[in-house]
Amino acid sequence: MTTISDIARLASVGVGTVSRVISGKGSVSEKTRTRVLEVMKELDYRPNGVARSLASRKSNSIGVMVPEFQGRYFGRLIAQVEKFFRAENRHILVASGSGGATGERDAINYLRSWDCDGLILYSTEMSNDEIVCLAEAFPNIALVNRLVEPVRDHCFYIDHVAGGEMAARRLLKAGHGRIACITGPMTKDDARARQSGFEMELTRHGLLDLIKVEGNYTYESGAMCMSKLWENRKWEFTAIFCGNDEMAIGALFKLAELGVRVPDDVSIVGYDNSQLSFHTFPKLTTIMNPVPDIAANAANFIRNTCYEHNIQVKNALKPALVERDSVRDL
Amino acid sequence: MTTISDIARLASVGVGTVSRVISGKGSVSEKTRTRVLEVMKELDYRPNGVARSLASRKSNSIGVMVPEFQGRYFGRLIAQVEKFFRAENRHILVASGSGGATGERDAINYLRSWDCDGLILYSTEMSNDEIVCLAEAFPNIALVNRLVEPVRDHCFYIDHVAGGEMAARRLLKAGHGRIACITGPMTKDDARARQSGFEMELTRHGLLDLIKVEGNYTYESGAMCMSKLWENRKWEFTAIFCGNDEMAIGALFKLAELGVRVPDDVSIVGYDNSQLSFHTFPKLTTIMNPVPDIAANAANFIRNTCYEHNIQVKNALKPALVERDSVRDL
DNA sequence: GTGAAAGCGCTAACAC
DNA sequence: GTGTTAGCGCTTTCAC
Repeated sequence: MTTISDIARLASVGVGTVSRVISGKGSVSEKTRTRVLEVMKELDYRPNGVARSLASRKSNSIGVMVPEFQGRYFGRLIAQVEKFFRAENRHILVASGSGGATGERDAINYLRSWDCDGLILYSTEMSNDEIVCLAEAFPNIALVNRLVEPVRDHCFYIDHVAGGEMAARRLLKAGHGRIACITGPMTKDDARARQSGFEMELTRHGLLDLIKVEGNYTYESGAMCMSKLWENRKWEFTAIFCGNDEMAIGALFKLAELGVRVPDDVSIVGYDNSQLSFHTFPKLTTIMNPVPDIAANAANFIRNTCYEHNIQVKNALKPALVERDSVRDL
Repeated sequence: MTTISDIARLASVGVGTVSRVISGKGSVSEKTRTRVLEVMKELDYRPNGVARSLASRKSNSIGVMVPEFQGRYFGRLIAQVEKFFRAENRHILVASGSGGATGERDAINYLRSWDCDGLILYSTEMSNDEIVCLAEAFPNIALVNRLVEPVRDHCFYIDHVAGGEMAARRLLKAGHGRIACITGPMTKDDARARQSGFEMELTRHGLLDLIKVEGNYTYESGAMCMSKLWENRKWEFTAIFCGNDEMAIGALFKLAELGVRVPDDVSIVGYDNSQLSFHTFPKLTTIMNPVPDIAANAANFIRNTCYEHNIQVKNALKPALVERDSVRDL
C-alpha cells in the first residue's frame, strides 16, 4: 500500500507538503504541487481515510440509521441524503437498526465509533428518553420522521394531521358523505395523527359519523378490513380512507374480487404515495410523504451544525395530495 | 471523549491490558478483567473504530456498492448481506455508484479508502477490463449480478437463460402456442439472456415464430409496447412474456384500459418477482431472482477470503418460477 | 498476566 | 513555501 511518506520520498518533499496538496489547505508552489500530483498519479495513491479521520478528528462522513434497508421509503431517504453530502464531497455511512431498540442502539454505536461527524436517525424503537440522552451526549443529530418534544429542533417530521385533513377535504370536495376508514394501528403516533386530522376535518364540515376498522398497515390487513367492512355493511359508504397505501391496495384487491368497481362504486384515498400506488388499477389517489423535504431539511441541519453552513431549516413538513384515479366525483 | 488510556488510568492497568479485554485476545486475570469492564461501563466507553482499524490494519467492515439506494432489489441485497456480517459482529459500509462509471469508481475508492476488508460490488457501468484490473489490485472482491469471465470465481450471477426457459416451459405447459414478447433493452446482457433462454425453449418444442417488441424495462415502456402489440395484431397471441415485472405491469395496465381481461383473454408472465408483482390484479406469475442466494454466496465468498472461513459457494444461481394468477391454462 | 513502547497513515502546529 | 515533529486512539510485539 502506498502511503503519504512514499509519495513524499519520491517527490523529494516532506510529508507536510504532500498533505497540503491533498487537502488544498495551506500554500504550495505550483512546481512542487505538480510534481507531487504526478507521483501520486503514478503510484495510484489513495489517501487513507481512516488515518485522515483519526488525525483530524473529523471523518467528513455522516451516519444514517434506518430501521431497515428494504422498502422504497428508506431507500429514497438514503438516496436523497447521500445526494446532498456527495455534492460537497462527503460521504454517508448507513446502518440498519433491524430488530428493536437493541439493534438501533448497536447501529448508532457503530456509527459513533466510526467518528461520524453527524447522525441522521430514523428510529422507531428507542424511547424518547433515550433519544434525549443521546442528543445531550452527541448534539450533531437529526431525527427523522419523529417528534421528540425536548429536542424538537433536531426533529424533522411530517404533519400527519394536515395529511389527514387533506384526504378528508378531497373526499368532501367530491361530495362523499358516507365514508369508511381503514386506519393504521392506533398504537402508532402517525396512524393516530392521520386519522384525527381526517376526522377533525370531517367534523368541521358537520359530518359526525363514520365507520372505521383498525388495520396494521399491511396489505393483508387492508384486504381483511375491507372484507369486514363489506360483509356487515348496513352502513352504505361511498368512499374509503386508508391509513396507508399498502392497506389501500389490499382493499382494492379485495374489492376487485368482490366485483366492486373503483372508483365507480366506491372511491378510495390512500396515504404515503408509495411506488405501489402508481402501479395499481385504477391508480391510487393518495397523500404524499415529503421524503425529499425531510431528507433535505435533516441534511441541512447537519450541514449547519457540523460544517459551518447556515441554511434555514423547517422542522414540520407538510404532505401533499396526489390526485390520481381512485376518487370519483359524485 | 473517553479513550483507552482514560480507562487504563482509572482501572490502574496498562493500555495493553484494556486492549486485551476489549478484544478478548490474550489472557487477562478474571479480577483485572472485571475491574476494567466496570470502569468501561461507568464511563460509557466506546472503543474508537477508526483508531482500531488504523492500528490493526483491519476494519472488520466490508464495503457494498450498489448502483442506487432506491428500488426493492438493492435494498434486499444490502439487507441480506448485512444480516450475514452483523451476525459475526462485523459491519457493512454502503455507497451508491449513482451516475455512471465515474460514480462507481468514486464509490469504490471511497470504500477502499476506509480500509474495507472486502468489497461486494454491483457494478453496471464499469468496463470488464477495469473490473479485472481492480480485482488484481484488490482481490477481496465479489461481483454481484454480473459475469466477468477472467475473474469468474469472484462473480455471483443469475442464470437468466434458465429463467427464460422456465417462463417458456410454463406457457408451453398451459398450452399457449402463439406468444408475444416484450423484451428488455437488447443492449443489456441480462435482457438478451432472458430472451434467448425463452426462445431456445420454444424452439426445442417446435415453436418457431413469435412476435416481439423491445422495451426499456420501465413501466411506461411496458404500456407502450403493449399498445403497439395490440394495435397491429394481425397475429393473434394468447400469451405475453415480459422481460421484467415493471413492463409486465405496464402491459397489464394498458390491457385493463383496453378492456382485455388477464388471464381470461391473454396470459402474462413477468420476470423478477418484484414487490409490485404481488400487488397487481391479477397477481403476476413471474420468475424470481434469487437475491438471497446471491447475497449469501457473495457474502460467504468474502467471509472465506477475508475472515478465514471455508464455506462452499456457488457462482451461477438459478431463478425460480413463481406461480400466481396471470397465466390461464388453455 | 501485565506494562511499556513502537508504530498504523495521516494532520496540524511550528519552526525556518 | 517547506520540512520536522508531535500526536490522533488503538493494537501488538516484547520484555518482565
